[in-house]
Amino acid sequence: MADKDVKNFNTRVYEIAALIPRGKVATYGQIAMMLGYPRGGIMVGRAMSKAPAHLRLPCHRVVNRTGRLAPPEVFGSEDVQRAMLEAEGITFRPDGTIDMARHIWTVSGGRFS
DNA sequence: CATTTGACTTTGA
DNA sequence: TTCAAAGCCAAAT
Repeated sequence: MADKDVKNFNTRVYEIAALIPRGKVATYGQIAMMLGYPRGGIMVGRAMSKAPAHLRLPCHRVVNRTGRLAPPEVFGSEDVQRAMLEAEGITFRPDGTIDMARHIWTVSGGRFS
């Protein structure tokens, strides 16, 4: 039942994304690693693109490793997502990327749940 | 059914 | 330092 496995994968991605604390950000690769895909960060992004809007996933808190945000069309415009993150306490660098070293989501206790 | 592509990451030159 | 290529797995064409 590969179909169900995929659904499970997506569900876990949504679950983890929803667990990201306010004022913190996580990387696709980080989430992928939790699920057992050390280089499958793109899978997480793909799962996000399929994510139902009614889940209200904080996808604006999920960024790539360089601190760059998701494509503008996802939120409507670049400034929008940046404003949301700033409103949560995220600080940005002069080049418009997130200060990862400061806001990267670190798991406490070695377990995220 | 084969090929391409993607909200990524890492490594090598 | 920046740039290019390979690896990841699934969905779309």
